[in-house]
Amino acid sequence: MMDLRLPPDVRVTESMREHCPLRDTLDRIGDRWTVIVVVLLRDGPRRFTDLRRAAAGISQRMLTHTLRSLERDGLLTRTVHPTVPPRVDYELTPAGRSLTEPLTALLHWSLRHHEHVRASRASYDDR
Amino acid sequence: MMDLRLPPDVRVTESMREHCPLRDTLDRIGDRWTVIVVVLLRDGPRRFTDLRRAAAGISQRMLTHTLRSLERDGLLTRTVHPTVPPRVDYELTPAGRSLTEPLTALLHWSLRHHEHVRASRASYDDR
DNA sequence: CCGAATCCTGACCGATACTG
DNA sequence: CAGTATCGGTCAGGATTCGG
Repeated sequence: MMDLRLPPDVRVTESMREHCPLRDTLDRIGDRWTVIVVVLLRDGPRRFTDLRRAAAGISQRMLTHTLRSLERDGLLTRTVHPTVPPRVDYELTPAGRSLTEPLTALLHWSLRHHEHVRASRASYDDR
Repeated sequence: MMDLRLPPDVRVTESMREHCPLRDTLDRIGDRWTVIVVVLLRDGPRRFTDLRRAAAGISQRMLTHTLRSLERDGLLTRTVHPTVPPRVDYELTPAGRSLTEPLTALLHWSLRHHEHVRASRASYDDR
């Protein structure tokens, strides 16, 4: 596991030594769409096409992939309604909802600092 | 910009409409090592080789790249000490330090939920 | 000790076409 | 409406080597 200088009250288990939890989590949410989808679901369940519209730029394939792997990890549930036409709802589990807290914090950081980063990047590139 | 259902007190500027800040931030920190490096620097400046040891598994090339792009974005400073052998310190700027708050929240989430995710993934894969 | 330059591979992901 | 299947390009990032 990474040397993260954890506070003393964190119990480091055996499995953490082999797979750094932070590394795992970053591999988990570090793809192009996972964070977006989780944030879009933070206010309640949404349908496939609704998510597709809200996550501007995502392809059908990537939305399916993203939702599947979130379901696999127990972060959301998939509910199929046997109607015509079909209707599928996606909703965060409690674990998934708990993830929205750090991600929302990250969203707020990005809103507050995105101008500073843009400016700093531009001035760096001038040289 | 992504339809993120922002709280009404957030002012959405023109530049945000063109470049979604969350998308930008995720592109920024979504690579394999940025978050790790920022977290490793949260308690103060560290040297190159020190970081290389702490970030288990990183290559020299990627550490250099990661540090450069963080410097470019104004999130850390690079200080070269003209000694023999050379010595270079990296330290977060105030903006960089402010980023450690959401990232530390993410670290804590990963420590708390990594077992749940592992278990859920395993049971999903059994079917 | 710190870093630049090259080469190279796998996977991420978009485009497109097709189903119940 | 909500997927699945297939193909292929691009690119992050690892390995290695060389320089100050």
